[in-house]
Amino acid sequence: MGDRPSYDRKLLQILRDAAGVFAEKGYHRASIRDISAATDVSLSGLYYYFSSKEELLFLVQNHCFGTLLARLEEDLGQTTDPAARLRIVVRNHLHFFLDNMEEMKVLSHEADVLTGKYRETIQRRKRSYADTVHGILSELRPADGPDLRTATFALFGMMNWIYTWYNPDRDLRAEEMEEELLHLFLNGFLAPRNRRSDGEGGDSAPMEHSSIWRSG
Amino acid sequence: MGDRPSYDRKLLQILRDAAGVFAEKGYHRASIRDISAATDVSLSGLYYYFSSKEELLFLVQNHCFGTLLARLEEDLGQTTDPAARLRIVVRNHLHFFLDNMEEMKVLSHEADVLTGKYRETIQRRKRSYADTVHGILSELRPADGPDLRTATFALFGMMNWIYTWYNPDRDLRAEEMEEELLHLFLNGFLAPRNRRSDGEGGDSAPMEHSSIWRSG
Amino acid sequence: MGDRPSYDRKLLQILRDAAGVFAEKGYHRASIRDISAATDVSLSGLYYYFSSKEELLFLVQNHCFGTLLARLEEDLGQTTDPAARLRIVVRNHLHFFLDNMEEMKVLSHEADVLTGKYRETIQRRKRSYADTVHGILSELRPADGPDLRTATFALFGMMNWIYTWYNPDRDLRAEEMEEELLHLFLNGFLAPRNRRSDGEGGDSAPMEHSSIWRSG
Amino acid sequence: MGDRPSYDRKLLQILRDAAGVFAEKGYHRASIRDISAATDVSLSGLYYYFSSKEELLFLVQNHCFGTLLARLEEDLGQTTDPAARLRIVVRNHLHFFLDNMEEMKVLSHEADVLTGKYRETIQRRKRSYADTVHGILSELRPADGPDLRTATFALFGMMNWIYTWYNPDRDLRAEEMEEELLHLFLNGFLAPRNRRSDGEGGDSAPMEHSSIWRSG
DNA sequence: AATGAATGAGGGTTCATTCAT
DNA sequence: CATGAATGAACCCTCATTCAT
Repeated sequence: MGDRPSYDRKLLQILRDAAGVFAEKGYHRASIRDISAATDVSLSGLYYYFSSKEELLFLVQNHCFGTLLARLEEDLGQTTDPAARLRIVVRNHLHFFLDNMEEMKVLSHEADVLTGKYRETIQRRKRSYADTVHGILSELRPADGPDLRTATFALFGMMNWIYTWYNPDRDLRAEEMEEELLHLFLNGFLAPRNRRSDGEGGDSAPMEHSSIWRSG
Repeated sequence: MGDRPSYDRKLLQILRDAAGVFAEKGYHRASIRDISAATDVSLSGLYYYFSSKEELLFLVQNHCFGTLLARLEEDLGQTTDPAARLRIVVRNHLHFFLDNMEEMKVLSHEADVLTGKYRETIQRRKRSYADTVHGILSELRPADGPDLRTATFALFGMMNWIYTWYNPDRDLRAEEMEEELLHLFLNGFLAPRNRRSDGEGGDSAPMEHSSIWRSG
Repeated sequence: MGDRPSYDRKLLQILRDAAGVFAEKGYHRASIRDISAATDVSLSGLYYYFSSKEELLFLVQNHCFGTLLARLEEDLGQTTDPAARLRIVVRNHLHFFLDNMEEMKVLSHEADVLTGKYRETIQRRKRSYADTVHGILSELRPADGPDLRTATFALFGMMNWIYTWYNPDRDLRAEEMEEELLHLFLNGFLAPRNRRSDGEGGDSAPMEHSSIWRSG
Repeated sequence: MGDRPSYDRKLLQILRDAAGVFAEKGYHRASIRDISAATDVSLSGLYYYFSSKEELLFLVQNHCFGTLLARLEEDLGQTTDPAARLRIVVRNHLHFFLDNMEEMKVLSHEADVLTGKYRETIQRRKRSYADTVHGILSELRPADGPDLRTATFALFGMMNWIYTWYNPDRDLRAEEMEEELLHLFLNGFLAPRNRRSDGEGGDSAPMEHSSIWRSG
C-alpha cells in the first residue's frame, strides 16, 4: 500500500545517476542511452519518470537547488545577525557543494540549457537566493563599501568556481574552505576604502600599458 | 607567404564569429551549419580553415588565450613589485574579459570539451597562467595568510564567473570593477589571521546546525 | 454468462470511443494511449477487451459493418422489387452513415490497414455487400445501360465520400440526401444510351486537348 | 552550368517514388527508410531535398495537384459552354487519376495528414477546384435541379473513390469510364424533378422499416 | 579557394505490448 | 478485472564530415 515511496525512491536514484552522467560528459554530450546505462533502466523505461531530456535536467537541478535552499532556510532561521547569517550562507553553500559536487556542477554549468517554464523556475529560485545574500551584505556593508552587486557575485564566483579546480585529495575540507573564503571575503568587504586596496602607499599612478586594451 | 594575410584575416573573422555562436548556444548545441550561417561561408568551405569542429574550438580558445597572455606578459615586464603585478593581472584579465566576453565565455565554459593534444595545449597554458598568479600571491602572502591554492582560484572564480551575471547596462566599467575586486581580494588576502574573519568579537562558538551536513 | 452483459456493454463503449479516436486522428496516428484517455480505461486494462491494436480496429469495423448489414437485410426482406430495394440500400447506407459518421469513416478510410484473417473477414462482407447492390442494379439495368461494376462503385463512391465533406450545419438531412442521390443516380442509370450524356446534340467530336494526357 | 535541372529532376523522381511508397503503405506506415530504399538515396541524403516527412507529403500532393490543375486550366480555356466544360473536368480528372493513380491516391487518401501552412495551401487549391466544378454545375442546373453542393461532391465522390476498387485488368479504360460517369451523372443532374427518381409510378409510399434508424 | 550533394552514426522520443501484482 | 511499471523495436531527424568538381 502506498507504492509512491518506491516510485519516488527510484526517481531520486535516477536523478542522482543522471547528475553523475551530466557532470561527467556535460548535458549535451550525455545521451539518454548513457543515462540508461548508468541507471540500469531501459531507454524507454526512463520516460516513465520524466518526459524529456530537458525535464530530466530540470528535475536534477530543481531537486538539488531545492535541497540546498531548504537547508539554508532552516539554518538561517536561527539568527538575524548579518555576519552570522553570512557565515551560514557560506557554510551551507560550501558543504552542500562539496558533498554534492556532481549535482552542483550541473546546476552551475548547465544554467543556460533550460528553456521556457523550466528555465523560469530555476532562474526565479536563483534570483531569490542571490537576493538573500545581497540583503545580508547590504546590512553588513560599511559606509563606502564595495558595490553590492559586484560583491555578491564575487562571493558566488569564488564558491561556484570550485567545481573547476577542486581536488579532494589535495584541497581543503569544507570547514577549512569555509574559514578561508569567509576570511578572504569578509575582510575585503569590510575594509575601509581609504586603505589603499593595493596595500601600497599612495603612488598608484596609472600604470603604463601598451597594447592591452584594444579589443579583439 | 603572398596572400597569407588574406587567409589569416578570414580565419580570424571566422574565429570571432564562431566564438559568438559558441558563446550563445554552447559548443555542443552549436552546429557547423550555425557557424556557416554566422560566417557566410559554405558548410564545406569552412573545412578549408579548420579540420574539425574540435579544432575550431581549440583555435578559438587558443587565439583568445594567446592574446590574453601576450598582453599580460608585456605588461608584467614593467615591474617586479608583487602588488603592482597583481594589479596588472587583475586589470588585464578584467579588461580583456569584458572586451571579449564571448571568447572568454567560451574559454571558461567549454574547458572540458577539448581532448588529446588540443586539451593539453590549453591546459598547459592555463596552468602556467595560474602558476604566475600563484607566484605573485606567494610573494604577497603574510605570515599566516590564506591557503595559496584556495586564494588563487578564489580570485579566478571572482573574475571568471562574471560572464554569468555581467550586464553592461547595469554593472561597473572595467576600471571600476578592477578597483572593486582588487579591494575585495587584497584586503582579504592581506588581513592578519587573528582578526576574526567574521568581523565580530571572539565568541565564534561553532554554530548549531541541524540537518545541513547530511549529504544528498 | 452472468455478467457478460456488463462486459459487452463496456466493450461496445470502448469500440465507440475508439472509433472516435480513429476517426479523428487516423488509425496509425492514434495511440493506444489515446484510446486509454478517451475510454478512461488504463493502458494495460484495455488489453482485457482486445488483444492488439489491429484487433481493436477489426472489432470497430466489424461491429459497425455488422450493424449496417443486419439492418439492411432486415429491410431488404420486405420487397423483391429492385427499385424499391435500391432505395432501401441507399436509405440504409446514408442514414447509418450520417448517424455513425465516425465509425463509417473508420470503415471507409482504414480499409487497407487490416491483414490476415481480419482483413479477409471484412473484405468478404464488403464484397457481399457490393454483390447485393450489384445484383439489384443488374435487375434494374436497361438494355444498353452503364457498365455494372462502374455504376455500382460510382454509387458507393457518391455515398462513402460523404465523410470528407459533410457538414451537418450546412448540408442536407439524411432523408433529403437520400432523395438527391437516388434522383441523381437512378436517372443516370436508367437513362437511354442514345440520349447524349452531355445533354447536347450529337456532335461530340473528340475535343482537342493539348498536354493533358501525358503522364507524370 | 545551371545544375538546377539535375536537382529538380532528382527531386521529381523522389516525389514519384515516395508517392508509390505512400500509396502502398499509407503515409504513416511508410518510413523514411522505406523512401530511402525506394529512391536509392541514403536516409540522411533525402533531407537535402525536403526538410521533414510532412513536407515530403506536401511536395508530393502539391506537385500532383498542381499538374492536375494546370492541365485543367489549359483545357478549360477552350470553351465557355458549361456542358463541354464539365466533360473537360471529368475527362481531365479521370485520365489524370488513372494515369497517376499512386499520386492521386495519396492526394485523396492522406488529405487530413497535413497541418499548418501545408494544409492550408492544399486545402485552398482543393476548394478552388471544387468551386470551379460548382460553378459549372450551377450554370447547367435545371430549374428545380439537385442541391448543388451535394451534386458537386457526389461527382467528386464517384471519381475519387476509384482508387479503392479500380483494377486495370478488369475495369474500363479512361475514355470509357469518362463516358460512363458522365452519362450517369449528367442524366441524373439534368433530369426533371417530377419524373420520380425511383423510375416507378407515383406510389412511393414511405416504406416500413424496423430498426434501421436507431443510431449506434 | 570554395561548394553542392551526399552519407554513417547516433540522438531523443514514441509505441504496442507485457507481466507481476 | 485492472493497473503501474517496464521494455524492444522502430521512427524522424541532425550532425560532423567527405568528395567530386
